[in-house]
Amino acid sequence: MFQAPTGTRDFYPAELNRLRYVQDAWRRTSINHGFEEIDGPTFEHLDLYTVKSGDGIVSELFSFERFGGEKTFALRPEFTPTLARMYASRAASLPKPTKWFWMQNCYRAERPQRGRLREFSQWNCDIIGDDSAQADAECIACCVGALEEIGLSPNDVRIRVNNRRYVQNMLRSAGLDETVMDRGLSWLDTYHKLETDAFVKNGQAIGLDSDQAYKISVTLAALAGPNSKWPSDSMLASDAAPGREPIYEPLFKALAAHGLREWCVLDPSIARGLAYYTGMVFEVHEASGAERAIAGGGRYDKLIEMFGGPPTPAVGFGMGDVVLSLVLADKGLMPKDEEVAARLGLNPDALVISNGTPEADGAVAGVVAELRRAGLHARRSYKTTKNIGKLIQDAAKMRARYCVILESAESATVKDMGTQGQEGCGVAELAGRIARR
RNA sequence: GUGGCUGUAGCUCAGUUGGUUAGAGCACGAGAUUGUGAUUCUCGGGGUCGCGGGUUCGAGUCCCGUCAGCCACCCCA
Repeated sequence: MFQAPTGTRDFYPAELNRLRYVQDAWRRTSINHGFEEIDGPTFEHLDLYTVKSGDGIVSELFSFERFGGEKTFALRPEFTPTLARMYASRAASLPKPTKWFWMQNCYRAERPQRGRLREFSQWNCDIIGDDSAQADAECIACCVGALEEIGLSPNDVRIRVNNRRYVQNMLRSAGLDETVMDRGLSWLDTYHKLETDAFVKNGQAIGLDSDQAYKISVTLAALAGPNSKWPSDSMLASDAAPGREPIYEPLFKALAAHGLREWCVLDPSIARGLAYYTGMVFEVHEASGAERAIAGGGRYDKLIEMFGGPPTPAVGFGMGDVVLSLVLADKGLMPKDEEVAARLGLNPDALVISNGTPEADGAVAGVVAELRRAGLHARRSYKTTKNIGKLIQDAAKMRARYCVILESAESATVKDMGTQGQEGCGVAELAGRIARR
């Protein structure tokens, strides 16, 4: 027997329905928030990915050459480079802001773990051409909208928000050299997984003196991780004080305006690993810290330019299906298989069964065909039993709206599976009787 | 890529110090009660015990390798 390749999944009907359930929430939310769906190729030139992330990325990509060809390609590990490429090539004719969403599979050649596979479904939303804090908040609002749509509450998940410019200022005033700013951000990002001593020691390794590194760890201890919360009024007031660039104040004001106050906290240790984020950054985590990050994103104002477009501000986020599904399962929020199918509109309008007489048996196929021609989802039973009770049980299990019991070639009993009421009906009137009103 | 733990039916798991033809529940299918959704009973299909070697008269059980899953590192676009 062949096995599926490492880190990939087989989707049997129940599993695929669960994926669709998640994707439906993503799509509905995107559309309600005014985003338009786009897509690009599954694979790109390898260079598209190395431009942004350097050659180090190659070992984490599935790359290949066409037999006898010269170009090297790679399966997309993410969508942002494609998006930047697509935007850059039509930038002049696109509206500002442009709001795009995308929902397809990505491929990464990493070692799989819980919450991390080599092929997964990802959802991206991006607002391009708007550098305001309102756009930042609108982006987070869409992300939260999907979480809420799928049944998660502020008790279940936390949106950890930060701004790179703020912590860059903090690092600068602590004496960090501008040339190692990237390493400084990475250092902050490791705060939550290190003991204080190790954290301070690593801070010294990038050139901070131990007092300054320790001071930063004290600041983070008060504000980050489990202690992170919505910023106090006094903190926002001092952030917006005259003579300095306000960073947190406009962001949190915009988040509040979008009704996100109970979802979001300020966590200065969130820096994100990617080099290209320039301002607001955020991550979504399960509230108690279980599982990996559910989603992450931020502002990337230089990226479009890097891909050959005009200087264009942008903000966006990505969410994968893997961790989200684990969190839903952990919390008992993934409905049962039948319920998922029903919510996807996959339950039949009618199950047609026979009363067991040869005449009715012979009429089943024709009745099913007639109902389908009328645009209804009609099924027949494939069971051989003539036990009506068992067949009705079958109808209940597939959540059919009606069970049609053929009594003869012309007449039927129609049972409403919801109300349990039933009545006689001519075969010719069945489609009209069952049609959704 | 490095290290650790685990692999028995579709799922959850039994399987004695190595000993005949590897079991149960659920799920799936058929039948019984001659027509109404959670009942009961009977029967059935399904496993090269992840795969390959080795030790042994004999391996699901012990040893080695390999593959896969999980966990930590790495990375997290």
